[in-house]
Amino acid sequence: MALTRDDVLTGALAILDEYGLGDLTMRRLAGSLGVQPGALYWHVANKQALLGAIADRILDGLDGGLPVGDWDTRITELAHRLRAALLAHRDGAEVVAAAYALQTGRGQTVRLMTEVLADAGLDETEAELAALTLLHYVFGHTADEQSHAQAAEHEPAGAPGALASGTARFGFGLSVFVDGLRARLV
Amino acid sequence: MALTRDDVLTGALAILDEYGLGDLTMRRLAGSLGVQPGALYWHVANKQALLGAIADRILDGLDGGLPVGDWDTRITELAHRLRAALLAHRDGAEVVAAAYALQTGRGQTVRLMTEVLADAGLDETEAELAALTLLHYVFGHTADEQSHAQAAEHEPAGAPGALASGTARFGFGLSVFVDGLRARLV
DNA sequence: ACCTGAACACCGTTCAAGT
DNA sequence: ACCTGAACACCGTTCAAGT
Repeated sequence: MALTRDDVLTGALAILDEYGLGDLTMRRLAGSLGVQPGALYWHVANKQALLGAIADRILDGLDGGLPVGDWDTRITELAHRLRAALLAHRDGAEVVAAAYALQTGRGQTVRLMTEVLADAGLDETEAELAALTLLHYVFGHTADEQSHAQAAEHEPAGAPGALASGTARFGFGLSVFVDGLRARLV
Repeated sequence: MALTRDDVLTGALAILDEYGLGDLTMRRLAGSLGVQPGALYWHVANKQALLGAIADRILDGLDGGLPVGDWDTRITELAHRLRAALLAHRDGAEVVAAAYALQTGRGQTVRLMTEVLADAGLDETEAELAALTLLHYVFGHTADEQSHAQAAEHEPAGAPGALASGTARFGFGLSVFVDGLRARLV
């Protein structure tokens, strides 16, 4: 039963989740799959391509069933979903941010955000810039959360002080951004 | 004439500027200084510490002579200065962002931004969160500029279309952020 | 105090050769 | 088609020993 490209990606995600990006090496991955390092290069061009494919997996299904409503609730929902997707895997923000930086295309996430913001009334250029700005915020905030990570895995339901929880802290910055955009639209 | 810690940092910055972060290895640095790799560890604890010291150099003198005036002009000036400092060295944003992620303290940049925003009327927690948000934006935007980098080193004086130049694009996102904060203050 | 020599335990990637 | 074996050209870090 030969190895599948899918097996390789799944194995890589498993190592990422359990040991983190620093321990995700081609040799270690090969070992966990019971195969020689060189074998991986039959399924994947190189490590960079592997990380790109992992990033795609992490972001998969991000845009399913977006609520129809005001632009601000839609963009807020998108941002929260992106953060959740990144938080779902150890070092997820770092992996996806690194993969994104290399491709100017940037996948559909930016396109979707741009679309929502253009609908809101921004012109094409501003909408795309605003989408990138938001993306940077989500990546930066989430990477921060994950680097200070470990504990506080699942936030307790009755959170303590005002902006203690990660979600609340994230929401604050997000609302500043949305407020700023609103000011530009009136 | 023995090597100095200062020589090591200067040599490291030279390699960074000329070849980029990917080529800044301890062995290469040692070679450029005419010394064995092990010698570096007399002057610097490890590579992480070296990168931290480089980050400090890049950010050095960031807060000198901040204009006295409204909070929004001050925070805008600070953000522009931070971006300029990062742009002054190849891969500067990536280096400083990586170094920042590891130290919760975060140096004085955040502290200064927090101070300005607290003066503006935000409470302590919100001011610090807002400062971090702004920091993420600056890092994200600048890292993006530098990864798509190379060409467009010095923007021509008479820039073309609306948001073509890096500075203008940066300014747009920055003003969204500042507008959002203003909305929170009235 | 400062550095060399030499090692240890790794990397990513390539590629003939096997099945 | 898919993988092994073995190599190539690297890494960061440690540490006795030299000066």
